[in-house]
Amino acid sequence: MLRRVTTSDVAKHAGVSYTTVSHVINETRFVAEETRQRVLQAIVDLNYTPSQVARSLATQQTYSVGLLISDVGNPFYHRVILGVEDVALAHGYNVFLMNASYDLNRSIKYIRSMAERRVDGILLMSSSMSEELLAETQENQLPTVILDWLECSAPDVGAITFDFEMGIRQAVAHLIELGHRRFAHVSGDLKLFTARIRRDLFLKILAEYGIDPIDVPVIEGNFRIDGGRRAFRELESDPRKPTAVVTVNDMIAIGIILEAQNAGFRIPDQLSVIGVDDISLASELVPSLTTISLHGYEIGAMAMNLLLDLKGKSESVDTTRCHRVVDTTLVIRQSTTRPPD
Amino acid sequence: MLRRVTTSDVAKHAGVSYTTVSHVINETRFVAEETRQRVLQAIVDLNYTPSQVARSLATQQTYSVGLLISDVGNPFYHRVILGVEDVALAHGYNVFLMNASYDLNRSIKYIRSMAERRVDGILLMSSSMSEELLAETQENQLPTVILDWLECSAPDVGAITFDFEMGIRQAVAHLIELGHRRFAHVSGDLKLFTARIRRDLFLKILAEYGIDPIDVPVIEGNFRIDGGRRAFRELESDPRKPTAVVTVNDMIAIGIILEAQNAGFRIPDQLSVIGVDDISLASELVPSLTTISLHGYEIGAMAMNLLLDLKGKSESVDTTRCHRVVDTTLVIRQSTTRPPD
DNA sequence: ATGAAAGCGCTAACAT
DNA sequence: ATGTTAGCGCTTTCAT
Repeated sequence: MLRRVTTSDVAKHAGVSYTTVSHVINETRFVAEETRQRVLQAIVDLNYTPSQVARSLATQQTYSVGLLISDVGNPFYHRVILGVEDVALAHGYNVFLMNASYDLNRSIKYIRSMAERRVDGILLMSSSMSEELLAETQENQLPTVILDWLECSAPDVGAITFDFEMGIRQAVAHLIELGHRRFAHVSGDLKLFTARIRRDLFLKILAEYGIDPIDVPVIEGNFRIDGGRRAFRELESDPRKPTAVVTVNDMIAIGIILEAQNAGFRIPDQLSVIGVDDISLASELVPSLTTISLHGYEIGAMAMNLLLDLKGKSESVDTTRCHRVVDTTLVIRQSTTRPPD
Repeated sequence: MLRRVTTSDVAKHAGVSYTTVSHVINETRFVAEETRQRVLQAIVDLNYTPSQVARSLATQQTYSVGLLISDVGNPFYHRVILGVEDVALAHGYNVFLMNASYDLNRSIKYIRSMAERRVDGILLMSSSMSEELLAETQENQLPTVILDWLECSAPDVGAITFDFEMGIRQAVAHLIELGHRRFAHVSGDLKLFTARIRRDLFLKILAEYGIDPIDVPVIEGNFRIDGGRRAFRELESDPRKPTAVVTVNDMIAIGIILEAQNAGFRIPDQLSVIGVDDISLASELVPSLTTISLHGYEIGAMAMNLLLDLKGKSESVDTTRCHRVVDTTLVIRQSTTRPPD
């Protein structure tokens, strides 16, 4: 492998010291215009590419972060990733991808390698194992931002959570306004904290409209299409005959929609389904589908920004700023949803 | 920010020189067992984490690669990413994610930053702009592996392509065996090289079975569900009345299936649809769906391995090994597909 | 307005 | 069996 061009080569070619080359590149002190041009020309002539590795060693900053995702296949994360990357790129950062694959050992291995790489921070987008992973990032003194888990518990730890109340409230208001009175909820795995939160919020808000939780079927879904199908069949035979169902996952929503269509329902005119997130697939199936959007892109961007902020003010232990809440909002694509007569 | 523990700290703590520490860590020369233990203990005591940055600078190897993907959202790439990551992890590599977003400038910016980071190689999974990108990686002397594009054209460039003939041949044989005689093809954008290749292969193989291309409707799809829907409607009104349709994209397949079901067809009993890749979604809609699998995981793994190989034997210009072909194979989930009577 | 020199945390000859 | 020393390619303080 041929030797890479270095600062000294450029310096020699331009007839200056390599200090000057460094200053030209980083614009870190005044250099006479004429000298500057000579250096710039030398850089072009030699096709010089500065070494971020050497720079990192000297400055103790790598301008890289680690992004741990439980599953790249989860469509919600696409936006998140994009948001992270855009902000990272804009600030000269690059991101290491770490596919946790829901595997704790793998994740820990990953975090350790990030520590060795001296990344400037870690983004944990994997709520399921956050506790152990956070312990690991703390152990390794890595600034961390956690998605959808707890509030910041320690210095150098940021957190992003969702304001589900907002989206669900809008969804309920929307459905009530359309005339719906009989609701149902298809939840996620109720062993999960987040699933219970959403269910409780939904029931609480319905109660504000005078709807008794006892009249609201709650079905636990399995986050796949067939989970949604099964949920619909349960709802169909439910004596409470809901006309509007609020779900919590795109696959579930798709399953409900497909099974309902099979059963001869017109969606959304005869059954209103509200899914979570901007599930493009479900809305291709039913273009008028209304959803609660989690704003994945904004979340990613916000997380990366928070990480940058944490770094910036790491001396001033500004614990007040480390928790940020993201809106969830109703996306009404076409407001023709009415309860059946 | 508090100073990180270094080799010297460990050396001092263990009462040895830092050379010895280095050798203990890398197992790169013999160290007396007793000394070794002392060093190991010191590492634990001080919670020492070796700096990959310093190591990279000294060894001129970063053990990191860049993965440029046109679109993380494309489900085909999930497997590819996973394959890449697994092999990378197994060899102590980490991977930088680069979301091209189909943007050439962004991609080039990314490649340059990879060059500055001195990554050991680049994986280009973005056939649409490969030409320009390859020029850029060459310019920066980065070992490169390209997915689904051309054969290796230069030293330090590897290529992975698909053997579509294999999968399509199996698909046709399968359908013929079931008794189908009237076929159709829904292609990708025929401006794309790869789309034309697949169409031609399909028609060629049908011809081998005595089926004239003129009897085979070929419809250009738009890679989305509504493209598939439209394709089905065209096929429905086609006088050639195909009983089996081979598609080239998962979304198209889903669209065809949905629209066909709408029109009262039972899939696959009344219309056989063959999609490309292991489209889990389409097969959730129709569990018995038969597909041509592209083996995304294997491709990712193979690409990463090829990159590793390129590095290894970069002196011996072993141009014969730089192009690898991946099988495409038929995945028959349930062989009940018969042409309608 | 520019240069000299030390240092970032390692690796790897070269010694002993 | 272990220590000494010279880099790797930059940044940055201190001189001039």
